[in-house]
Amino acid sequence: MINNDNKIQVTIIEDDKTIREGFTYLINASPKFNVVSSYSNVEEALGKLQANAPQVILLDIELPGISGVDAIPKIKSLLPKTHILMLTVYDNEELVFKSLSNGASGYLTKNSNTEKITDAIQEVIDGGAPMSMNIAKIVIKSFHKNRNSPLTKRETEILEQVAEGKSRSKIAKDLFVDLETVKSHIKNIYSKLNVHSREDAIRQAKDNKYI
Amino acid sequence: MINNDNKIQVTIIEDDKTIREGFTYLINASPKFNVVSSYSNVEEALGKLQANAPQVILLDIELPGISGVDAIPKIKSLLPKTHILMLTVYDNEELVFKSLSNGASGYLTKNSNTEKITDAIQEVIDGGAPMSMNIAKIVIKSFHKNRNSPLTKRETEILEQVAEGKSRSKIAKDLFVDLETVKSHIKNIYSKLNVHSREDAIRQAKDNKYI
DNA sequence: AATCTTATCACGCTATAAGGGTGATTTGCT
DNA sequence: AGCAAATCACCCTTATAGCGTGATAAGATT
Repeated sequence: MINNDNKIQVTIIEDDKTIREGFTYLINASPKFNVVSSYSNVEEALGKLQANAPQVILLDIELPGISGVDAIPKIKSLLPKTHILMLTVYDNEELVFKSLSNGASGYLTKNSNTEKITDAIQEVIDGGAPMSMNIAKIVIKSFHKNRNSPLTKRETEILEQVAEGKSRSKIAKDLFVDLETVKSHIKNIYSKLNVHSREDAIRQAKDNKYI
Repeated sequence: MINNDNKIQVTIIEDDKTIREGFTYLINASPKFNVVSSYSNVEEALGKLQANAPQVILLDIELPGISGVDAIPKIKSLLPKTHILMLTVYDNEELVFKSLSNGASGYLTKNSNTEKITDAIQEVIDGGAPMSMNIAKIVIKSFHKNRNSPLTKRETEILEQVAEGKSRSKIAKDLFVDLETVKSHIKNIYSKLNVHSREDAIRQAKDNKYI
């Protein structure tokens, strides 16, 4: 019997049998990794995961029943130290960000070759965050602000503070200007963004990445 | 004379002469890239950049005078299509996120070898977002929510809406509950977070990644 | 020189929103 | 049976939000 004790233990949760078995084969072919278990759905996995206690879980982002995205917090509460790598076919922005805020550590595309798969697993083990070029691009782009904002520097500054939940008078204090000045700026902001409330101003500004 | 016309044009802005010249040498050694210009400071670069119009700029994140971070929007307004790769020595979280929101496309550590440098340049040209393992980790971690939030699901939901600038009555409408219910939840949230205002609640929650 | 933009401040007005106190009910989970 | 979570009720006071209208000074732009 081969000794798997000092290998990195991996679990796969993926409903497509071909991919599940393909990945298992490719990963087991590496001397450093061992697939301890694989499941076709989250429900079954949750019941049995603690017995395996893998260091890394490859989790399909879209699964019937409990989705991969929703499975992340459930898995994390059972195995807090386990790294979760999402398996994706195409890049769905919304699912990517939901997975991230739920606690995923990285992404692996389903058409990856052996090297990419093992590299990614090794990278999460080393504390990294492996992802495809496309995912990295989406993530980085989410930080970029719009350089064509209609708002002036001061207006942007004030709207950012509005979005932090500050009252107009608190903003005035913090910026060392009069309350009337802040009111005036906010009036101009509303007019430029064509809105009539804090809520709408914040939404507009965030949607357009003005703030 | 060597024909550089169909090579990818690169500019370097970096105050350390050794690194500037080292990178220039390494990049020029590749048949695909050509360093058209290099500057030791942003001020000089801004005046001359448009004459070169490089596709990629390697920009030191920390520079005397105008910093690399602050240079990004200025460069982008001169050359909107140019990709900016930040040069870093160590990973300063704040500078990383500021660079990103200002429009940087990726990161390159100063101790990179030729392959990493040319790979990164090629990757931004291809629309990607190259970065070191550490930077990727920092970026991904910034999305992760705290799984030990003292707030219940409903409380988290409501606080998220408060952070969107919604009034209590708007939240009540959107959640199909009574205003009194929302007030009650917010009271509980304030009590759990030990705060007495929207502003403080939002700050607390964001700092601890409860929302 | 004339104009525009930006940031600043003033005053008046009305509705409501925010924060706090205290307490009750119901549902679901353990 | 007990507890946490979510719901709703009624009381209270002060501050806030949003709107209208207008002024002023400094800087940039044309």
